Amino acid sequence: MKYEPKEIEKKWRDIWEKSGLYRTEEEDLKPKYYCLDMFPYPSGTGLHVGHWRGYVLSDVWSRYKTLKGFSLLHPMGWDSFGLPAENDAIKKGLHPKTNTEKNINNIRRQLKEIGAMYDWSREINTSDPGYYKWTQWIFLQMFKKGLAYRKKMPINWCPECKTGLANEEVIGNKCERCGSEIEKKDMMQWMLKITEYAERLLKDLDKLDWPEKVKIMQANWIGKSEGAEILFTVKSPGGQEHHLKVFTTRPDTLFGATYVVLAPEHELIPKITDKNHKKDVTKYIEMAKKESEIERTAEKKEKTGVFTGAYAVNPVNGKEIPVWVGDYVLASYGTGAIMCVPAHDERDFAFAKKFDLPVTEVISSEKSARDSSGNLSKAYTEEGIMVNSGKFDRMDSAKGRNEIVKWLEERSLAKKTVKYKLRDWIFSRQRYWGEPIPIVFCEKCGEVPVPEAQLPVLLPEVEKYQPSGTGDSPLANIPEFVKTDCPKCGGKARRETNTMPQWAGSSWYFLRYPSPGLKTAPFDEKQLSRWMPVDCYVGGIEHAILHLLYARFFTKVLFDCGYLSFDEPFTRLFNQGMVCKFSEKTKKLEKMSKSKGNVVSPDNLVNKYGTDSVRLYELFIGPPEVDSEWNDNGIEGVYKFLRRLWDWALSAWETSSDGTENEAFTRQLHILIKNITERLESFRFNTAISAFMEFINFALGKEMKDSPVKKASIEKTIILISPFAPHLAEELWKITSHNDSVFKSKWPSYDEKLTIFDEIEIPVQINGKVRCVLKVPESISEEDILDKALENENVRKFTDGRKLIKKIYVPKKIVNLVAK
RNA sequence: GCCAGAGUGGCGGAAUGGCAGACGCGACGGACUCAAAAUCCGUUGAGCUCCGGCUCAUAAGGGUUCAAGUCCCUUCUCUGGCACCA
Repeated sequence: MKYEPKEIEKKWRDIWEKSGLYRTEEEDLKPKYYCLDMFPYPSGTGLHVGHWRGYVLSDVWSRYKTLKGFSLLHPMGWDSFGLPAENDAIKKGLHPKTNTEKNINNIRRQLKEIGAMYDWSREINTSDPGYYKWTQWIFLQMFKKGLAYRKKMPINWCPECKTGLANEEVIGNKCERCGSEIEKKDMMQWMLKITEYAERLLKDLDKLDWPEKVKIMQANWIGKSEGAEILFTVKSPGGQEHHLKVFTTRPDTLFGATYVVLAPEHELIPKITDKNHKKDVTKYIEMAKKESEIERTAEKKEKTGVFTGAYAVNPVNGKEIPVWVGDYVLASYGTGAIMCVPAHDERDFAFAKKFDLPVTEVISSEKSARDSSGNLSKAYTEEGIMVNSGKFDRMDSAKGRNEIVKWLEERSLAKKTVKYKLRDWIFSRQRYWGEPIPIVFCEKCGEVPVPEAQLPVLLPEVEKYQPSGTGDSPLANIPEFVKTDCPKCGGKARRETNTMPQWAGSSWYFLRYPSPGLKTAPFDEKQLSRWMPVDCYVGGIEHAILHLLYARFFTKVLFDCGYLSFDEPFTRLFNQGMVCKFSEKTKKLEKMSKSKGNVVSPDNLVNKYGTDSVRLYELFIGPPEVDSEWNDNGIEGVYKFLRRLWDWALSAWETSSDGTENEAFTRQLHILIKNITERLESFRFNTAISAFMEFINFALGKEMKDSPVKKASIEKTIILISPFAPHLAEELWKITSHNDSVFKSKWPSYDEKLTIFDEIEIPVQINGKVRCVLKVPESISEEDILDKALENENVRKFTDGRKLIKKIYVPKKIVNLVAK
């Protein structure tokens, strides 16, 4: 019988679906395993071979875990709210709901082609009212805890998408989605206090089995820095004294502070600016406001600033130093004001050089870079010995750092402080296609949460949903939606018209799969405690910061509310590498994407070679965590392998015996079981397939000619290939007289003794170069093998007439003789 | 600039400090065929060879070691992240 993937694949997919083989077992004594794919947003373009990679990977892993005796939860759903879905709908002139449904049907069909074992009965959809009711519910819990609040904020405004974006959605001051340049716009925004969780989000990274790279990225994003707030005094023109707090991580350089710079937004500026400087300062502030962020932060931008005419007093030595305004100081970080130590900070150095401000060295080191006249040629920012620092002279800077703060703290002039770069999360969007924020504004009662019994606040079905562009959500134009009664006093009120960002629904969806249809609560606690946390989360590295940080934040909040018994959602994270291909458009190797014109559709390949071959090739292409270049040619190899495996299994079955088989074959089989098991466990899928190829090469090779093998051995082989090529394995399982599915069987075990050979080959080196290979019994003694090595003709060519200095035998590995 | 990660045949890629190049693609030679495709069998890092072997080779240079693709230092290149965060 010929291997006809097209026929058997379709057949088995239908059978699997009908029999409900991949339904998660509700009640089970087996250990649980929760394997989760990052759910896709239903784009209009469908899946390419790059998307397949992660799905194939998690499927192979899930099938393996099932065979290992785990009860498996492996669900799939749709992240269907948000900008991309809405933009796609606008482009096609369809309503987002209709368009989303269409896209979902298409992607579901494509996902099924992969032959993955999803439990489709648990499918969820973030834009379904039955789901977003609970997204709104979670928002209300945060509101009640004071974690959701409103604030007038200069937000990142994308003129193209006509919406505000979170900092995380801005890449190089451009919109992550459409690439247009971001403007600043002052608007009332809902914010989530993720900063309150900064320390826990940072600290708990330690407990996670995640790629180090992702942990580092999150840690950098949270950006913890320890330092001190130091109190300066500034005199206003009227003679009043004002306190000015600055934040620094280098209190040890305080004696070197020669000026102070305030962010243009700093509230003290109008109070302290001297008459003569008022005009310049006002002009500068206006300019700074107008300039877009990109101009302000452009690379290699010259420092700008202006003197206020005021002076601050350095608390440590009473020195009066000028107060400047400069836009290189950010209002949103620290205190919006800094003490400047040009000798030991690169930015301050550049500023001081430009405006000719004094440079005072207070950290001495041999490593300082100097020009010919002995002056610093650039800032020295590392540790050293303190100088020009009064009683702190000759102290180590690392120690002095603490000593100075201690000394100032005793005088209430400083405080040890920790700052984070992480900002609160801007949680509102001025768009239609998202979860309405469940708040009403009452003239009397102010912000009132919608009572839980009234959830969901339904997204009204409307004709016109395009963004208004004024900054208001399209919902603001729908009176039936806006006008409502205050839940508290019954008086006139209006609804919040902003919607939530796309990240909202995906921040908790993993909690919904264990009880996807539950009407009375977002999750069933019993089911949660059975399945959560997620044991293995598979997805792209592009979500390293945003999605994963938000999901962790939501989980911690719900934990604090007492709803969860765990405070980290994903125990293990696996990032599959991207699939790249040369792009004719950019003339570069790029990640597969429609815009780069370098996508490869799996359709033709599936048609020609079958799903199983494409699955294998996705894995064989390289290590799963590494990016790889797609090349259609390689698929021939895995296809040939599957066909050889098929042919071998069928013919071996025909001539099989119940009794004995070639011992060499038994050994190869046990080596195979060992290799596949170990390589699956360590996610080395590519070399697992290589090992299988070697096995089949052996099974079809000269040594095995006409030698019968045991039925049980063929069965084991079929089970071993089943996670990789499920359709082929299922068909072979059937042909070899099994009525139940191969996935109801058990992963084979191996005998360690059978993986070791009695005779082994030991290379013999002279001075590190191999001169011969000896075939010896595995248990040979050191003495015997060294004797044998020295007798060897080729070895003697190199040892005769020389003195043996050292003889090394690493048991079962190598002999090395050092001769002089 | 800072922080990660990577650099191995014509190509994708293998190698717990222990025979560098497994496995696959491609190429070449052969078998089968009227012929081609498919399939099967060989060869395939470079150079030399008295056909036994020998020399060189994992981005470049240095070091540790009996032994280095692997560990350490310096440099170069590429990819990703951050980027005036004091």
